This record gives sequence, C-alpha cells and structure tokens, in this order.
Amino acid sequence: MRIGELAARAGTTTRTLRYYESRGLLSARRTGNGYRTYDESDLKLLRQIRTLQDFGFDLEETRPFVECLRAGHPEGDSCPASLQVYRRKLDELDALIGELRAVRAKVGEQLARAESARDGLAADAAAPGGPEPVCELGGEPR
Amino acid sequence: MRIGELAARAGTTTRTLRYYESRGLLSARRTGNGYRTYDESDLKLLRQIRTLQDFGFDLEETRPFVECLRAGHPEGDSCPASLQVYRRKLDELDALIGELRAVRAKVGEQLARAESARDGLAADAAAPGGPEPVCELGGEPR
DNA sequence: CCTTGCCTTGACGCCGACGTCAAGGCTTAC
DNA sequence: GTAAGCCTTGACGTCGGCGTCAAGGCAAGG
Repeated sequence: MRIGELAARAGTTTRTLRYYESRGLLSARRTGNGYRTYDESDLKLLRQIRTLQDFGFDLEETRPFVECLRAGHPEGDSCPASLQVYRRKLDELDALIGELRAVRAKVGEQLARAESARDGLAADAAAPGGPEPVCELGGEPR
Repeated sequence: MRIGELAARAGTTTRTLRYYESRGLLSARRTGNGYRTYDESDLKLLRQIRTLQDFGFDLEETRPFVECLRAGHPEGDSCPASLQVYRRKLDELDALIGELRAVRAKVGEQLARAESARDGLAADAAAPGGPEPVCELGGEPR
C-alpha cells in the first residue's frame, strides 16, 4: 500500500509518516516512480508507535519497540530494551503523578485560604486583636 | 533596585524579567540613563508569578493575580478572577492526574503481560517438544 | 487533452518560556 | 584611561511533533 492508505489505516497523516521515516523509525520500499510502499508489518509497527505515543511516550522512547519488531519479534515489547522503557516510564509516571498531587494539594490550600480570607474579611475586621485565624484546613482533597 | 538585583532576589534571570515585561506582566520605571528600576511591590508581584509558575500555571494564567496585586489588593488571590483560575487549575489537575493514572495502569499491564510472556517463553524453551512456540499470548492486534 | 487526485522533496510556521549572542552605552574603581 | 561590571535593544536558537504551503511529477478517467 502507499503512504496515504497506510496513514488512513493508522489514523494519522502522511506528514507524520514521513516524519517518522526522517527519524529512522519507519522505512519504506519505493516503486518505480518513487512512491513509498508499505506492507502489513509496517502497519503493525506504526500502530505500535501510535499506541505508545498515546501513552505519552516520546518518539525516541518508541525506538526500542520498533527495533524489536524489526528484529522479527512478535511484539514490540518482546525485548528487554522495551521492558526497560516500560519501567522507566512507570517511574516517571509515578513521580509526575506524585508531583501533580502535591501541587493539587497546595493549590487547593491556596484556594481555601483565599476563600476563607474573603469570607472572614468582615469577621476579622469586626473582631480585631487575634493573629490571623487563617484557616487550618490541613485536609487533603481527593 | 535595578533589574539584576530584582532577578537575583526573585531567583530568576534578567532575561525572564524583560520577557515578563514584554508580556505586560511586569512594568518598570526608568532612570535617566534608561535603566529599569523596581521597588518591593515589584518583587512581591514577581514572586507571585514565580510561585504560580512553579505550580505549573502558564504565564497567561498568572495575569489575574498580577492585576489583582496592581489594583492594590494585599494578595494576588484576593480577587474573584484569581479564584476562578485556581478552580480551573484544580479541575485541570484532577483531569490530568486521572489520565496519568489510567496510563500508568495500562503501561503496568503491558509490562506485566510482556514479562509473563517472556517467562512463558523460557518455560517453553526449556520444555523439549514443539519447535518454536513463539508467543501466542496476549492480544493480537487486528 | 485536461482535470483530479494521488505522490515527491523542501522549507518555513507554530507553541512557551525563555537562553544566548551581538553590539553598544553608562558608571565606578583602580 | 581603561577594565570590569552593570545596563540597553534586537534578534535568532531551542525543543517535539508535526501542520501547511510551494512547486512539481505520475496515473487514470472522461
């Protein structure tokens, strides 16, 4: 099949396929007139890349999977290098999720504080004296 | 104070401050020789921006906080527009965290599947008999 | 023959938040 | 006077993953 069909079947664009080729992730045979041709194995490879991309892997991280498939393995993750990428990605995800939860907690705190400050503005103004009763909600949302 | 000192006190660079100014987030008086000058309120404003940036807010999202401070409010989040940004960010974070957890689960699954496939492979190889039982486990695409 | 619809390579555009270099001016210290 | 260390504006570079032209070639149908 030619590039347009492959792109359509993989749910992407020809531009993307040429880009992958430029990055050395996808290769193509050529017909007499210079057109790229692909077969089912290329589609499989492409789908592997797209799946990983959907998971948030960047292109370079898909390379081991691609090479694994090219080496004749049944799946892109049939090779140790691919498993390593999985593991690294899991660590990254855990770290990122942790950071995001910490940020979420802080932003939640800020919101609560700011809201109670607004609510408490009248109360504070009415009750002078004590040091800022600034909302001790240590509560974690979620 | 001049731009270098402000940058140092805020833990950032002069380039960043000029960039903020170009984006209309930070303003500066000028001395006779054209140098920018800042005061403590500018530092406060800048720190507000940096804090939000650390939380992952993009620059545009800090604008309401900046305008709130400029309007004379004691805190950048003393204004409704800022609270709205907080709420939007909380929603975004929740959504993002949810997606990441879903991805984490899927990647974890893939890893487990691939690892057990490898284990199975070894077992198959160790077992004398069939010639090349190359992995019929898991989901075949297509 | 002409249009339509594929395909080719090449190259610039985009986004965000700056980094980095260029070329030059002011001030202060020695 | 001259070097050091600030400052100025302007402009191009970075990173990823493509989008979007531009200019042209090839194949098939009417």
